[in-house]
Amino acid sequence: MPDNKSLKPTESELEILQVLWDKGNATVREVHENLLTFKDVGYTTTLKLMQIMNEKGLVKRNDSFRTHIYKAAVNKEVTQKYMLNKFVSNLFGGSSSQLVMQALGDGKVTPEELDEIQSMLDQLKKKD
Amino acid sequence: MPDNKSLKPTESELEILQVLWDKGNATVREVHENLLTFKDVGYTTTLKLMQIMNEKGLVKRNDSFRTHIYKAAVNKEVTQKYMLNKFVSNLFGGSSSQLVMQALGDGKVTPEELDEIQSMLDQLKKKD
DNA sequence: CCCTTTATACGAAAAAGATCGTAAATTGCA
DNA sequence: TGCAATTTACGATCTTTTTCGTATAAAGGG
Repeated sequence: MPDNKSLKPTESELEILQVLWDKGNATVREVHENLLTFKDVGYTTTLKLMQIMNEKGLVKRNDSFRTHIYKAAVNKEVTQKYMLNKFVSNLFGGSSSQLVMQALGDGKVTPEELDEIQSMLDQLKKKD
Repeated sequence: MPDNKSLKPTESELEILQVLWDKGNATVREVHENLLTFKDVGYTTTLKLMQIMNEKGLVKRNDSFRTHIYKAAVNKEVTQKYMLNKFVSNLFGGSSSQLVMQALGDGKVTPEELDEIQSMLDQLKKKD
């Protein structure tokens, strides 16, 4: 179980984590190229951020080679859950269902996804 | 429609907005008392924050009287939706359904709320 | 072998947020 | 009336986050 104290990524750190969760392993350059697709930022900024994240224990790196290889040190689902809890209490007074209702209302959910959610719902209903 | 630029409350500002959304109108002291129930903070800090929020247009105030009366200037649902979008793209790669699945999985949703969500789901399914 | 390219390290400063102390004004009650 | 309490205004500081410049080292092609 990762240290819970280290588990509060900032917004920029989250952007990097997303890339790492997606790629598994990546160099600073790879991460940086990815960030460039949606934001404007310097290479050394990305580098510094990843170094800090390494100190914090948010990522791990292999520095046996000149070009270091990074990967996420925090679990994606665990982090999402943690941040989600924070978000729900920050914006929805702690009510998950309020959030779900809002999220569903955004019109961006496909029929397939609706089915998936339905399955989840069915399962939850059984439990009572 | 409120200015979209002003629509990015910080965490502390969000705490204050929640109180205002709940109460409708409130003085600095009322908001502050409320904050004190879950965090430790000085009166002038709350005051300052609310003054800043006023400048940003996040709240409106009536200063005809010595004790100013504040109310939210941004709509609750609009703000939630805006922040939710940001959050979903920050943490769930833009997939609302992923977020919904996670949120449902937290085990904090009551049977009544499940029904409510079910209704919403039924409605969405019709639309296809 | 040298020069260009590509890395990392690191310090420092800019930017954004949060916190508080103090002053000044108003109010109301003793 | 005058004092204590309450309020707003405002500047200053502190902390956290983000950003980048510069130095230095390794690689590798010509």
